[in-house]
Amino acid sequence: MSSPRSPNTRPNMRSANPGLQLDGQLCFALYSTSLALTRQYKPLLEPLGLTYPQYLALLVLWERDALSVSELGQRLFLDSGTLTPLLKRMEAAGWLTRTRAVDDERRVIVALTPAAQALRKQAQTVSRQLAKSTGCSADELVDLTRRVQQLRSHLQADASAH
Amino acid sequence: MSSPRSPNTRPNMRSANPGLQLDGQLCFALYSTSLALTRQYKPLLEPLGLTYPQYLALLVLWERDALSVSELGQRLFLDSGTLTPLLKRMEAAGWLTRTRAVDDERRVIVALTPAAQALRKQAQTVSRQLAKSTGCSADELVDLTRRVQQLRSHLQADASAH
DNA sequence: GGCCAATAACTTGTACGCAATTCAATATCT
DNA sequence: AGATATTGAATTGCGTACAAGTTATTGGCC
Repeated sequence: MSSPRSPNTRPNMRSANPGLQLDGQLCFALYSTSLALTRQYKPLLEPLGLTYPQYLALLVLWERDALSVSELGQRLFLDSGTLTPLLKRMEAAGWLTRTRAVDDERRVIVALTPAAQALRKQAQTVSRQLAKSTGCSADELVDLTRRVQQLRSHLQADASAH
Repeated sequence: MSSPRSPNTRPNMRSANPGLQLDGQLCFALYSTSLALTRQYKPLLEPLGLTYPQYLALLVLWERDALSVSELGQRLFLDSGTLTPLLKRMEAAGWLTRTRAVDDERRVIVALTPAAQALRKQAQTVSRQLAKSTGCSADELVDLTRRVQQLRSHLQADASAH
């Protein structure tokens, strides 16, 4: 038998743990739900040969093609250390091209191939299937999205304020 | 100059993209906010020598010590493929011990060391600092947490239903 | 007891995230 | 122009996530 050392500390005894419980739950809820979403996307994206972060990059580029790595990074909140290998894999898979900008050779312009453009319609199916999995109404989705975005803004403002 | 291929497709032209916009935003909002939270935790946890997932494991074990790897995984929604190397690093750092259960030698029991027990108070400070960074009231935190948890439940139910 | 399916953890390989460093190209200053 | 600082990507190293496969232990079955 494995006897717990603290038998009186149960998961729902909130008052015993001021602080450790509450924020842990919000941060953990976001963390675990984000992972659960990625898992949900996986079987839908696998037939297309895409990972979820790669799909996010496509979402951005479908809206505005021919972005530099840093511009893409600003929209995805990711840096070049993450994006460079991801984009190289997508280039190898034939989804996009990476070419140095002629006016500034430091910048690398990422542009979609016709194959990636053609993928756009199938992605809408993925989108709809996932919306169903959430079990939320459209209004709930909008409201929840707005709140989470606001939280992200707060965190970034707080982070940039040192 | 890098001329966009689709100049009419702007980020806020929602009607042009039914579906691709809306759910992409909820999933992406959760994804990017979760990463932003991890970034926020990093400078607070670094002095303690912990990563965010390691901190999550401690949160669970502070509530109920001496869990098996799979029990810990059930609470964190992570599998042994993720946890085993994480726990080995935490063992090497002196936060916990990993011992085979005497009644069932397949199970590995994870138990905190006195050092990890002593860390509990400092973690409350981390907790409070992070709650401030969110810029949310206590009520907002509770409400948002509940909604995100509910979303996670829906996703898991949907996933287990094939 | 001996066979066999199930279970728990570990291992392997791939793909992120991200800090820190490096490198090339551009901008700035004098 | 020439030295210096800045910028944009790429690289390196570490720590997750996770699927797929392996190993060791257990529980059932005969």
